[in-house]
Amino acid sequence: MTNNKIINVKFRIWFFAGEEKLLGIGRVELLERINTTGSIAKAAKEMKMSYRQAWQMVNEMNQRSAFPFVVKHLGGKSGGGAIVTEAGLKTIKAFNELQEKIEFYIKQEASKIKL
Amino acid sequence: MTNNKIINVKFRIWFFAGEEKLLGIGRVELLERINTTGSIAKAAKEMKMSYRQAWQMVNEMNQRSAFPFVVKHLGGKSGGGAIVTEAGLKTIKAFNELQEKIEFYIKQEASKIKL
DNA sequence: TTTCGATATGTTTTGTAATGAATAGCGATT
DNA sequence: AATCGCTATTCATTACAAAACATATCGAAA
Repeated sequence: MTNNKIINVKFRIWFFAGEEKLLGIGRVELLERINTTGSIAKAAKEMKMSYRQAWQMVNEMNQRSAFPFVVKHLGGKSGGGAIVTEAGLKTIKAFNELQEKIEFYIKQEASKIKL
Repeated sequence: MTNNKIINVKFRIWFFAGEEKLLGIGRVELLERINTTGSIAKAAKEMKMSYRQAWQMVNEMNQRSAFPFVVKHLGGKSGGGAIVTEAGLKTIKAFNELQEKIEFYIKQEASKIKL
């Protein structure tokens, strides 16, 4: 009565500021795209989400974090844009590094499982 | 410009059978309660979910796993019930053990993060 | 001072997931 | 063969989240 089917383990992590959810993989990707495109609107379009939703995510992160992750710069011929702050960049870097470590760790441990 | 706010890391894991989600913490708890109460109906009531939903979860797990996690036993004065199989017990044990290990690992790694 | 695209925000619509109610079938025990 | 409550399943309803739409505001650059 031994189950020989391979069990695949998946996981997700989230960063919390106290008890408030700060970000997960989705918001990290959003920040990364804001960083490369220079605007919330373009990042949202790339991810096929509404600007409204993207903006709400950014706003929530900014309010919950001790330092904002994204700041706007309005005006100019291009109409303006948004840039990811140093605090934002550090956070997504820490998130990605931790996630990679955990992925590696889980792969090790999961391979030991015998059902 | 250093963020001294403490970042709290939370996580969840899931077991997959191939690409199909098998179970997460919620279904593990459901299985544990089925195991102690001897019925899906009682387990559902304890968790304040509808019998319908609980049954659907059990059914999905049974179909996706190589071996069913729960088997029914109808009839008797008590009307019948359900029991968790050996395969089910082994799976929830493996899940809980892996989860504990990861929790410990993340605590270690998260404490190193400086933002 | 006009223009531009981006930010910022409210309102409405839609889609889908969760819930609730209702009921048929089961079968060991008595 | 009557009983019990638990499994199994359908259908209607509700609730909530996501999407769609609409629009006001901003301000550097031309």
